[in-house]
Amino acid sequence: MAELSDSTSETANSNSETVATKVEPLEVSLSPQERFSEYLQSRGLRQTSQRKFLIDQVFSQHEHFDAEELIERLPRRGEANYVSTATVYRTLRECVDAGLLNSFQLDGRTVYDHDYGYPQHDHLYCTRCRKLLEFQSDELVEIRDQMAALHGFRVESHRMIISGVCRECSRRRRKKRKQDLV
Amino acid sequence: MAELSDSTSETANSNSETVATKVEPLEVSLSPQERFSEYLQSRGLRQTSQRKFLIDQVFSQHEHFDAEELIERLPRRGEANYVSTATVYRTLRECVDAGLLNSFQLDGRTVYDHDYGYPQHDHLYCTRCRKLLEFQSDELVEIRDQMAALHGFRVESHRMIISGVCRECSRRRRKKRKQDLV
DNA sequence: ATTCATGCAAATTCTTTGCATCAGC
DNA sequence: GCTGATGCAAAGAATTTGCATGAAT
Repeated sequence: MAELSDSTSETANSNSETVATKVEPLEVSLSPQERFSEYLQSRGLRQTSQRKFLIDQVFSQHEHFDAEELIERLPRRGEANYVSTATVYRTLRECVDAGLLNSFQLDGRTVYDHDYGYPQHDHLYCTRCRKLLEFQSDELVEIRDQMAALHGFRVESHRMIISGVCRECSRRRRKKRKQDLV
Repeated sequence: MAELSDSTSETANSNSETVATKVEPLEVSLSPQERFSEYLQSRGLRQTSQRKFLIDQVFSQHEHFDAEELIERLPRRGEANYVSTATVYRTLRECVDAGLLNSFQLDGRTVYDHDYGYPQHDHLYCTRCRKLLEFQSDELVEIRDQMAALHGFRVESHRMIISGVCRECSRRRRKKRKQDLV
């Protein structure tokens, strides 16, 4: 349903201070696969072919997805490497526990986001094409901590989503309006 | 399920700059009821006893709630002023359209928040007691606009939720730990 | 009179669970 | 071999929808 996220760099626009414009992979010592192994071992859980396969799939591309989308691109029942829906849901949850994925709710569905190997970031959500874009802001985190402190809150995490219309959709719309006038 | 929100003022804590500590009602010329009437009229929709009753209920206290909680405190089937689940859901949606309520997803449920008559604000969510606290930050809005501009986004709205542990729950926990040591 | 709104129950959607069987360790 | 993991189907939870009836304009 939702489209791939576009983490292409967007250089200076109207506003160009010292703000990060990209969310680039971090240097990490362990692969997601290895990291997951450690997690499993630490809890006495098992290394199964399904889990390995799913981690591979999930980290094969840096994009946001929901359970449905993941299942769609997985082998069907009867095919090699088939994994049942139940196991997909169970494994996604484990990925979140393991710190590999982050999850949040959007339009009623649960969206997953690579956590391991990527810096903390937030999202711009286009309500027209449903694309999710990432952004980073240290200032945002400062404000978060300030607000939390003010209310005696110990921060565990935060989630910010800016909804609106992306550049492409605005262009498309403008173009369409022009055409309509002709 | 979720508790009432506590919009009690929290004055200067560790961090006291010029930050708002309260989310107070705004002056509005129309009551929610009147505002909803206008919305209905403008769309040729009807003024029904169920709708009136629901608006009264929804605005009788400033708190966050979900459909289930609302339905729970409404008259049961057979009693006076009974409103069916379907109508509750339909009306909540209309309230959002009408700009009376805001809705967002939290822990899989849809939470509603008074929009009309209250200033824009964001939330602190206690993962222990599930309480929602409000905060306001103009700086946050500035950063939002800056980030949006940077990506060529036209902002429609945003949603920020800071999750963590509230003061009361921290206290409770600390107390419990002390007791455990005795 | 029209047409929209309501109540009801059934349908949806997304996700979780119970349980028999299977497979890591 | 023990115990956790999987697949399956069935159950759940939250919300929506189809439709006949009732009510607002």
